[in-house]
Amino acid sequence: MAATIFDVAQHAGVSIGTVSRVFNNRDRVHPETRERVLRAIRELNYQPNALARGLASQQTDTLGLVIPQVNDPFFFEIVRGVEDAASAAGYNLLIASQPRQPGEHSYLRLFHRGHVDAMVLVAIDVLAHEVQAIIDRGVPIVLVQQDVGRNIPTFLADNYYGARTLIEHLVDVHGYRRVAFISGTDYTPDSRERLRGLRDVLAERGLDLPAAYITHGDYLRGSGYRAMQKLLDLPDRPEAVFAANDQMAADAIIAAQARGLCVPDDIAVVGFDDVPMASYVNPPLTTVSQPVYELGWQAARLALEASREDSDARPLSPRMVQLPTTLVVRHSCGCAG
Amino acid sequence: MAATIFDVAQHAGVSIGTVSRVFNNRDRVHPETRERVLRAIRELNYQPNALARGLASQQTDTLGLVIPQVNDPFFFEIVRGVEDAASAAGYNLLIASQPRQPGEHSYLRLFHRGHVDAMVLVAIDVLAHEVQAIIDRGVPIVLVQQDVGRNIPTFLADNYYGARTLIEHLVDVHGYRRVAFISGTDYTPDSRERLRGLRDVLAERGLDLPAAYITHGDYLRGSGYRAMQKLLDLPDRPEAVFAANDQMAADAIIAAQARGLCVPDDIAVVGFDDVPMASYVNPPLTTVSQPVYELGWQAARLALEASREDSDARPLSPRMVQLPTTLVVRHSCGCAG
DNA sequence: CTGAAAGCGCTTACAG
DNA sequence: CTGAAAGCGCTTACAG
Repeated sequence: MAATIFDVAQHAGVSIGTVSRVFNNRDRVHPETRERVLRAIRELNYQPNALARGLASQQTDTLGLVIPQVNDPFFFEIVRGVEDAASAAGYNLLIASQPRQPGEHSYLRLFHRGHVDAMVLVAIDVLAHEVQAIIDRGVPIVLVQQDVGRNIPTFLADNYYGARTLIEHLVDVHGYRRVAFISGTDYTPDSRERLRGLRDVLAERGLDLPAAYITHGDYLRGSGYRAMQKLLDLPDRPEAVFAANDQMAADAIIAAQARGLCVPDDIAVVGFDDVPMASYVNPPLTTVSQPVYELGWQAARLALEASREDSDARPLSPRMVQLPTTLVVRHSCGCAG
Repeated sequence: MAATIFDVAQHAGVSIGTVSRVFNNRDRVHPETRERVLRAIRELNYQPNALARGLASQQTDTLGLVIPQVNDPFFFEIVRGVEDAASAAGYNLLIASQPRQPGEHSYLRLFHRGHVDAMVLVAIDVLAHEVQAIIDRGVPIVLVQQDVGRNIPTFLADNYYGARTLIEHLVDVHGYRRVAFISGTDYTPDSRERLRGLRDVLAERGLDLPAAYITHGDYLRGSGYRAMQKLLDLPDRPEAVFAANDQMAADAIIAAQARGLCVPDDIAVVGFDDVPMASYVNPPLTTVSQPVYELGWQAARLALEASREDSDARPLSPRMVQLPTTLVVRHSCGCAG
């Protein structure tokens, strides 16, 4: 159906080797021959078959990306960063999302098979040895927002620092002393790091963080509402609540308002992520902006770079990179509208 | 590095043909031989090379997806639908997003090259003849949210009906007579269809739609604010404003509030899409929910199905499918909180 | 500067 | 039931 390299060669009266050389701009080719080949390519609208090319050259010019199933605008930004880095380097992007069935890690096998030159795994609940198995096959892997604690390059937002800045604002600027926490999924390090930031800032100022002030959410819609209800039932109600992401913060605000409380006058609420929704919530959320696009971009760059090195002489890439976060002050913390 | 079919064959003491038969479950194979081969596959952790397989079988088990560059939660849902359909069918998903430079349609060429068995194009500003060129090479294409007016299968949300339901609610339930419009990108049919819905409902009731009531936005952040300002400057201010998507509706509300107006008491505002943000806006948005996930899912199914048919005897697939929308009534229309 | 040929790792008629 | 071999469409030493 589509023209092959043989058709072009015949049409131009040369061998397929010459066509390949012209197309890939390698070796010297007589200008006149080149012209003839280029014309044939144009006339037949020749596009080399990517599979044949990949098989012959042992390189696919494709980057693999695995993201969680969750529909989070957050991940979409990462995808954009990865996509931009890939296409800037002339690479394709093969995407898979984590299947719902845990354990059914077929998406990893999918990438075993010579389909990609490198991979980026975003916040995926992977097993370290599975990742290692792929690396051992010569496919470099870079992790984003998930550290499996092996010698695998990892890109993270600086959750600890971000949380610190946020809590320092609550405590030092607004003078709140009783600050509570709504956690995200507890198995991911980001939630733990954010809690650590809260804990340390309070401790440094001699403030207490009672166990009852630490409630558990899962980052998803609904969980912030329930957690907030528990906090509001407490005899010693907190003055401010730090939700581990914006979605839960938005739900927490609604829970407070449902009880007739005013945010931030009766109780302040802050979030994390600065998703698009954050500025439309009422009151607009004070939160922490993560370098999401940048995370994807840099991770992809490193993965691509690693795939281009000689597998023997691969230089040492950074084990972990933390990108800085930014405090975004709006009104839910108590700052003036 | 990774084991090939030759390694497995040697290890099991058979020919590569037999290994292939066992792996793909085709033809009869002696149970004992099969056992031996399976053991070898297990022991060597064999994964067939996808490129070689694709080249030999002329089928890649990969679906291509092209989406716009815009970061819209909307598109993410479509991607999820497509992804689910693909992985349910055992297909990979190759994603590209439209480059910023218009005209630089490299993403289409990317898919020419035998990398995918079928393609789904979402709301992409493609040229009909480019799409046709790919189809002519034997790669079926399905369009989502964009109708190029050729004989190419297209999936759309029923924008016209959705807008009608919304406007009927404004006019018949709330009794508004002066309803204005903030358009999306004018070159996409969805914005035009939504306007048509507005126009028809008003006309059927003998209500006027002055030219000044039709303002222009681009679906993106900021444009709703500016359009709303124009509407509020009008001597004969509208009682209700229909923004062609939720993002612009949210911005329109903020523009009204910045003038000291109360939404919906002084002026009602409604949107379209029902993005996650819609329920957190103040007041919560009355809007129209689109079957976004479903759109992606069904489009992918059709594309995959088409790729499996004999290219000669391909049966007639539907030219256009409109999926129904749902009215979501919240408070920005004037309904009670 | 260019051609002939091996090879990438599979699938699939074709024999037997 | 199984093996030998052609073929998928390229790249890339190797000669010349």
